[in-house]
Amino acid sequence: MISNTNKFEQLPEEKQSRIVNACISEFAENEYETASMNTVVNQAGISKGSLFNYFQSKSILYNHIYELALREVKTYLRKVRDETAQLPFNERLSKIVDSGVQFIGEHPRLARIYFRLVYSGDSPNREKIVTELQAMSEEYLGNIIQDAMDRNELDPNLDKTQSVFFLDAVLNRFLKEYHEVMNKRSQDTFDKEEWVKGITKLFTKGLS
Amino acid sequence: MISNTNKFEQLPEEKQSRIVNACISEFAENEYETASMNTVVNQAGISKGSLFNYFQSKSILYNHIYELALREVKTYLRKVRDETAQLPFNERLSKIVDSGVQFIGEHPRLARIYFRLVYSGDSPNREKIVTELQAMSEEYLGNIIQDAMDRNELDPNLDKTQSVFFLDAVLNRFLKEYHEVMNKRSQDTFDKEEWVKGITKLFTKGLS
DNA sequence: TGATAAATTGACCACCTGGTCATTAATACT
DNA sequence: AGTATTAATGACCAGGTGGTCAATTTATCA
Repeated sequence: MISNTNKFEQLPEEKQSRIVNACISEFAENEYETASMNTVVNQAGISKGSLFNYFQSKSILYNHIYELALREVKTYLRKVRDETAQLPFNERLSKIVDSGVQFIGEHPRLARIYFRLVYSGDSPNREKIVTELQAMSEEYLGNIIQDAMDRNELDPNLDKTQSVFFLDAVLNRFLKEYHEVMNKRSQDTFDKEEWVKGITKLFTKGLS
Repeated sequence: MISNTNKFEQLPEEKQSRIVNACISEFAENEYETASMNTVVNQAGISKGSLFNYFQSKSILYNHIYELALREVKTYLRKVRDETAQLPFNERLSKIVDSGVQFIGEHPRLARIYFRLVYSGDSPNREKIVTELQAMSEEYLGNIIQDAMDRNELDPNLDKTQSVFFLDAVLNRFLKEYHEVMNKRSQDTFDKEEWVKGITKLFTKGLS
């Protein structure tokens, strides 16, 4: 007897990815409450009974998808952090923004789910998830700022919590804007390099 | 014969405010799609037929409430801008943050609707509205930055669009966080003054 | 007061939701 | 091949949605 939580994992890969794909699309295009399980099953080409056999409820399914997205993001973040460990603060920041931009380009639907989640939304466990993401950001950007403080690139008396918060605010907002511009208008009205320069300048000067 | 759009305005003030109140609560507590007209009519103590007589559809009703909230915000912003016209940039910024905090304290439900709207949400006309809000912010913060540039308090070669964007990002995010903390936890874990100081420092140094 | 007009009501509609479960199809085992 | 077990199906359920409209109440005016 296969445990409930593992039923889905036992499925053939092709079927799994068909389902995951349909879920990602649906949760990217709709708020949690308005995302439709019917749409998911139709898109995935399976029956409703099956979906509820794999995942006992909508919220459990959402959680699965979210965990999946989060794992993807974390991998990305870790990679860029490690790859840039030796760079000075401004170059490092620039690379981080770049990698965010790249991630959005490669996974626009995951990005959408992420933005939906952190900025409003009534997803289940939202509070827990947001707290988790904040801790992650605190740790991630905190390390980078700490590194720069240690090298005297930033004011060693900085309030780290605040600095992380400001940096997080601008980075997130910028990426969100980029994501929306990308989805709608032609990209060429958007000089990415100029913005990256602006962001790094604001923080290298503002936190020095 | 009273025109459709004016039917509501002809109602006795007391009834109007009962209805508006119920709408504000419902749209503050729920995303547009999940906000319920049934809840509104029950809360307002009127019949469903009446509500749909005053407002032909849910989206028209939402628009009415949104316009109302926006008017309130604009009044507030204008007041603080004019009252602080003579102050140096850092003091002015500090007052603006203060006034945002005050607004949230006085109109928490309107603040909630605002945050729901700008950060995600599937409200009707969302794009139009967000563009409108952005233009408003661009004009508002743009003026304040321009004033400071004219007085040589900030770098006169600043990219104004970018600066406004960064300032807007941090201010909005800060106020959103404040709003959430205020609604949930005890306020005393939150040293507002320290944050206001941090924000003004970041921008006075970062944009100088 | 009685007739006319306007405002208010709530039962009702078609549609959609997340979720269930008896029935059917596929698979594994002897 | 025949049986037992497991997987997949989709009609069905109760409950909620935005919106409608014939019927009723209330206000207006002669």
